[in-house]
Amino acid sequence: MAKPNPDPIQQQLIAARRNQILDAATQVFADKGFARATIRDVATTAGIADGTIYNYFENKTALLLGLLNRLNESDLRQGHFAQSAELDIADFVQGYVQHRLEQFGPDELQLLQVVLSEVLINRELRDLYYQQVLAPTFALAEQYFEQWSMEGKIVSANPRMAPRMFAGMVLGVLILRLMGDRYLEIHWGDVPQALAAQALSGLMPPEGDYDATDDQA
Amino acid sequence: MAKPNPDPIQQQLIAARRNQILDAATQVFADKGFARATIRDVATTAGIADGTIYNYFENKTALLLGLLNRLNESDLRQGHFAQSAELDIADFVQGYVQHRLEQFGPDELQLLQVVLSEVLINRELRDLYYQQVLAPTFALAEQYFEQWSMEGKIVSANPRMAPRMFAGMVLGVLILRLMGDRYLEIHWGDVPQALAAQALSGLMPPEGDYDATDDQA
Amino acid sequence: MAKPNPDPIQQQLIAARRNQILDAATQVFADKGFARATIRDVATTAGIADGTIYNYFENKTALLLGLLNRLNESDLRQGHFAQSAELDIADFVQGYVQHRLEQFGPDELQLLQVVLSEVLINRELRDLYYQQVLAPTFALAEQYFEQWSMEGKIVSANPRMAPRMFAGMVLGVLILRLMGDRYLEIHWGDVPQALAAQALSGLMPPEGDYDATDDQA
Amino acid sequence: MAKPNPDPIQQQLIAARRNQILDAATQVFADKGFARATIRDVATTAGIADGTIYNYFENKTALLLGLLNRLNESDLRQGHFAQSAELDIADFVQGYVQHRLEQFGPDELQLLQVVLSEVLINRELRDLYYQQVLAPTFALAEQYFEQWSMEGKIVSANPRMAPRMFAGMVLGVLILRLMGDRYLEIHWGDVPQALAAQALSGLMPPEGDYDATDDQA
DNA sequence: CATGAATGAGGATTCATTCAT
DNA sequence: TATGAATGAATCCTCATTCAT
Repeated sequence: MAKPNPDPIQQQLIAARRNQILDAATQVFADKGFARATIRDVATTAGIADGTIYNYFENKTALLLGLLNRLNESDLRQGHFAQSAELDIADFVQGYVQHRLEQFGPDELQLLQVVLSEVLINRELRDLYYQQVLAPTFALAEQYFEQWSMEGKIVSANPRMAPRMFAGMVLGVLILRLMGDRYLEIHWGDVPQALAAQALSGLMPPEGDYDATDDQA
Repeated sequence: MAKPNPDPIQQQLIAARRNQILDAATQVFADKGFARATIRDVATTAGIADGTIYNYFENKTALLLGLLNRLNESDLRQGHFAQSAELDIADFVQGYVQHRLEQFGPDELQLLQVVLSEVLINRELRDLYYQQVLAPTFALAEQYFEQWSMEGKIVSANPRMAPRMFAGMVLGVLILRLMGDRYLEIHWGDVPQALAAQALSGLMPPEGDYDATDDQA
Repeated sequence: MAKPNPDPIQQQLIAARRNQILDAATQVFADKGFARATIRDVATTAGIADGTIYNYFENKTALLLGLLNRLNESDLRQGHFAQSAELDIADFVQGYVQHRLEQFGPDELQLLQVVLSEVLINRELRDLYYQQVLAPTFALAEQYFEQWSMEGKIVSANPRMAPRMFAGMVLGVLILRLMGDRYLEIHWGDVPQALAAQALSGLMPPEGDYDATDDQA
Repeated sequence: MAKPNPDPIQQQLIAARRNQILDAATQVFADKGFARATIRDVATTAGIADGTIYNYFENKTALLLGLLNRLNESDLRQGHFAQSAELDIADFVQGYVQHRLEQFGPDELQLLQVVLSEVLINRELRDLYYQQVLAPTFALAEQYFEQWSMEGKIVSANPRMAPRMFAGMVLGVLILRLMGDRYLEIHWGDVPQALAAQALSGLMPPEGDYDATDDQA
């Protein structure tokens, strides 16, 4: 109530402990799901006592929000959209997808797994996730698509639908992988390029002087 | 467990009661998630007593399996892939996507929501779902893609990757809708065509004589 | 939510079970105090399972409120004040005190013990108790004292202070007994008369030169 | 436990800290009750760290005993009984009651509240309190009443019952005030005299055969 | 001495499941 | 078959207490 604890070392210790706990929570929740996982599971995995968790998180739900925030930050950390709207679109999309998927290492996949599972059945969390992650992403993407569309760089008819299909594609493939598809797991390295190609094929105008525009129009 | 009860009327009554319970379970699980939902919730929603559920389902988990089967049947019911591999591919894809998405009315969306949420964090269920639903679908699709590819009808380099990206796209857009995206909700009617177009653009060979195979390699 | 359960037999069973639980709660709470007593203590004492208590009481606090109500009813059950304001005052006071104290058998003493202990440190319960028990009692008593005072039947100067000192006397002696005073415990039978005499002596006008020592003997 | 620390300044510091803690404990316990109050509550109120309390008190129960002792000392501090048994009884009683009640400022009321609440449900504490406070008081009082009675100064037949009724009266009125009676709170200044008068009326012999009935009637 | 993070035993409460009616 | 009261295992969370700093 009084001391905002400006001690930077304390701050770091606290942050470290919180991360330690969230790491454990990610593992445990991904394995058993949020509801079936017990605080004891998390504590044991983190190598601490049950009660200690409550020195760092209000309650079990706060752990989930902590994971949501992690996913959030992980998403924001690669806000490459803003970076380069002037690049060649093909390069941009390719780079973006590549980046986006590379971001999902094993840890982030687990994060997504946990959060997604809960988001699907928890309205509160869903709203939070949508407002914090999806809505801003779509809003930004719509701007770019609109601009590109106006500049004639892409032919996609609908600048609001396109980002959703694009995002859906990425999300869907991630989920198929999470659902245990062996092929995707093994060939995960090929996925970015394939995704980018698929996305681009729907966006790009036919290249060059051949007259095949009618296959889209 | 003892009497096989061959009475057809009894059978129907039992099936009806089971459906009544599964309907309630779908609603309740979709609202609160499987773990947070209680048997009492389901019973109350179904308008019966708690104990009655146990006359029709072994335990709570059996309800979930019941829902998985429903989703299964719902999937199989439209096994249109087999039907018409000789159609024009564009028509076929369009028809397939259309069918596939139309199948997901509000009830099926809830089913998907529940099952997906659990599948993400329940290895057992995940394996079941994968083996019962995804694997057969992919296996079949791979055959067709291979055939089409060999016949030169499509240019997609990889007949194993393509169905996964295709399925991912459909699944991803469904999930975005489940996550509360207003645009998709409102323009749900436009989604099938957009999806089909996007999918086709990546599959169809350029209709001109330019060599576009390299955008996949 | 739907059935108000008008079944009278059910009602009786429910009431009986509630009483069984409240009986146990009285004992346990009186022995260890509300906070130190566990639900398991109560359940064990009542000879039922822990969870069963929650079929009859919302939570632990509701048990306390149940006891408060019991004390309430026990108080109201002997609303003899109203009955006979026209009696000879001496008879009336004597009768009242007698009645009041006789009402406190072992069970009621325990009730008082528990409720009083909590009332002293629980504002909410205190307000409830004051409004439900004390305030009405005082309000009624004040009327009588006022009337008697106007009729010249008593000399007590203050019709608002008098009932409080009267009630305080009764309450105080009860508490001294609860605190383990052996003398009061052994001579509890003499208390009503002594109390009545003490009370009357402060109320009654001196009756001239009669020898009043014997009303103590 | 090892060094008796004869340093008088240290002693004072320790005493001061103990008092600081007991002050906090009084407030907190009065507000939430002993069991519901946490060591952290007390520490925070005292403006110190949790652990520090354990440098001055063995455990939480020791805090309660500390408060009991305080009440004890507060009681003993005004051992006026001994002082003046030869005064006029009326003066003495009046003085005693006055003193007794004036002793209960807000702090002492809180003390009483806490201790009383616990004493009612804690046999150990109850015995302690009875033996340390009530029993000696009664023993002393009984002597005086006996003496007065033998000297004919009072008519109360029973020198053992009388002090208990007397003490009960005082205690009871204090408790009614603690229970939130507004009238007593506001007119607390009038209470001593009223109490004394009530007490005296039961003790004093009729003032001879004077005929003063008409001044009331 | 003072601090407050860590501990883990303990307790209120929930809920899947059983079974007598 | 339907019911719903009873059960008690399981779990979240609190908090007195310890102890390294």
